[in-house]
Amino acid sequence: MYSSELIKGTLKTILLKLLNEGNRMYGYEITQKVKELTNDKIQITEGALYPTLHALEADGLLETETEYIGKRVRKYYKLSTKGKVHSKEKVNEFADYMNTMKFLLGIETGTA
Amino acid sequence: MYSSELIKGTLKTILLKLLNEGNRMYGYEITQKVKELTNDKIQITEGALYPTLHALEADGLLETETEYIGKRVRKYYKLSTKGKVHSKEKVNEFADYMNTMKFLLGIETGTA
DNA sequence: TCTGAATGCATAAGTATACGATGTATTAGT
DNA sequence: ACTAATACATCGTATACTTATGCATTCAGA
Repeated sequence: MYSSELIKGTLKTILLKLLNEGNRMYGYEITQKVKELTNDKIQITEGALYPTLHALEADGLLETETEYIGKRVRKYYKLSTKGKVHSKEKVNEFADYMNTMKFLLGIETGTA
Repeated sequence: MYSSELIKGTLKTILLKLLNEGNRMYGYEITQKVKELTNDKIQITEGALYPTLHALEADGLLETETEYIGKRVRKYYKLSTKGKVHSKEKVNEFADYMNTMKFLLGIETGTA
């Protein structure tokens, strides 16, 4: 687990990226996927996740589809057209930022 | 310039790293150095810098030396022994975090 | 059968961190 | 004489995340 400040500001980027490749996903699924992909190093809490998803939806970047699995609600999120564009921009910005920080901190990143 | 959320959480790491290699530095010098090293992409505002420097000092990670250039005050900051250890930890954590994010976002970083 | 864990949504209060504005003062350039 | 740069600092605001809490369903184990 990373110190919590580090993750700040990257949540939106992570969400937009996941939805960009994996098509539609629901909230709980996202938390599990990130946990799995990062070997528990990044754990998205629900208190951070849902408000952020709602904000992205309010910005017109995400669209939702609600389904019922038995009696349990499941709310799928997927990127809107606008969201797809924004997703790429965010990921590119982060890539740029990483290169800047790498230089600034004199870090050699793994080639993998 | 990056969207402001991105920088959040990295300021302490940047400060600790700069002081670790460049020995003692004063506040204004730090802002200029970061601006220069990042081609204006990261600009540390004074409203963020000084409270953070004070916080690091209060945590015993930094030590200060005040000097006068003419009548103008200049307050130098340098790492304490504790700060040197912490600096390495922070930079290593960030390097780890970058590799995680690189994988998560499917980013290829520049080799430079 | 019942209890706890996992699934699945959501909000609210509290905290941390940075931004923007503002303030004071000295020095260098025009 | 005025403006920009140097150099410190604080305060109010916004943002974003954490922790805590709440509700409801489903599943596995004792």
